[in-house]
Amino acid sequence: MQVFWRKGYLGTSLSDLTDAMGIKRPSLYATFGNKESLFRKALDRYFEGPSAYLHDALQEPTARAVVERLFRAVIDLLSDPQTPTTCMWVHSALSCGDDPLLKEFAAQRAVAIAALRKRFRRAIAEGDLPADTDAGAFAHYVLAVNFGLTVQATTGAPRKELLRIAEIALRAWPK
Amino acid sequence: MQVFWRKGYLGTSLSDLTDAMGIKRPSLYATFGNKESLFRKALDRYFEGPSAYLHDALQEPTARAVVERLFRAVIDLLSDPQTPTTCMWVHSALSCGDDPLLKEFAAQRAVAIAALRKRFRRAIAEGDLPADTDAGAFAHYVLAVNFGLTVQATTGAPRKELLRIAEIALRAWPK
DNA sequence: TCCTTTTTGTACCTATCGGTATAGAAGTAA
DNA sequence: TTACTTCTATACCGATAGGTACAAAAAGGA
Repeated sequence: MQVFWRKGYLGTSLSDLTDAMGIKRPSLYATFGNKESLFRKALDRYFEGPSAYLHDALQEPTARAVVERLFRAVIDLLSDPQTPTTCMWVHSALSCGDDPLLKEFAAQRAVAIAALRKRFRRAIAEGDLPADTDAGAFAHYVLAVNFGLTVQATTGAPRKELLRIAEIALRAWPK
Repeated sequence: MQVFWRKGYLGTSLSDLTDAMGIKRPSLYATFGNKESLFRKALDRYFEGPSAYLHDALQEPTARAVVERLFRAVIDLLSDPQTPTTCMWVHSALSCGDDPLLKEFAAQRAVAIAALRKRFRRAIAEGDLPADTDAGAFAHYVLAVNFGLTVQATTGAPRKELLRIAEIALRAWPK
């Protein structure tokens, strides 16, 4: 996971992976199938570990708290010196070539959108967001800001700049 | 340019390039140097052509018009059926591996930020934006939305969704 | 026309890519 | 010990990566 995260899908070679794991190539194939299926397993771990902040943030009591925690969590992750300065999902989605992985990235994006939309609809029902809020569009916006922060960080933006971006992004709050 | 745009830097092979150009490999090397320097030239063309909308948008008379036109232009580009559904710069920046290109992407991002910041400072001086606006932070935000739209489009978001994202993003306008 | 310069195409280089056949090493059960 | 299974390591596969040497061909100048 660390290797794919740091180097992207195309940028990661079999030798990179076996070196990092300290195993030989046949062991890798016996255990994980091929590069593509190993990547899938690594991405699952990413979702359950470093990227679990999305699911966690949805548990917050208000929509505002959900989004604030989401932005803060992604910025914490992007500026963690222990991990690559990028999002493994974004990094991989843009470096997977013509692979069949492309369709899966689209599906995973749709899952994230659906989870956010559902949470915002609940907020509307609870009077937490205005009744005329477009939950789907706002979900897309929140995810887009998340992606924007990622590309900014990947190309060198420091933590302080990311925090200010998130602060401004919150001003687009439905009212 | 078309090939690098569609396939990213790592995803593009020498054969992809020579096939697309209808020339043989030695001609490519004689004319463009190596893959990396050809990519630089292609990226220059991208900035002067498809991506010139940034520079063009800065000419608008008000800050609001600048940003509205910027968002509209990037969405038009991303949803143009004649061209790849992504931004060549973002696509390449996230699929360039450990290449020395990485530093250049950071520098190019800084150039875009600086141009936007300068334009917003002018707007502040003209009373077009509130005096306490943080021009640098807002420039970062605008570029982040641009990036966010790009990743959304690359992973399958249709034009209509992009337009709604931009609409919401404009609500964060300084006031 | 002849010669020179430039361009082009064939063929090849080494390194590495993702992926695998196969045999030795190590552990288990009787 | 014996027989069997599981794991690991060496060595290799064809394909392709980025990059070049070199000769044929074409173009230009006198």
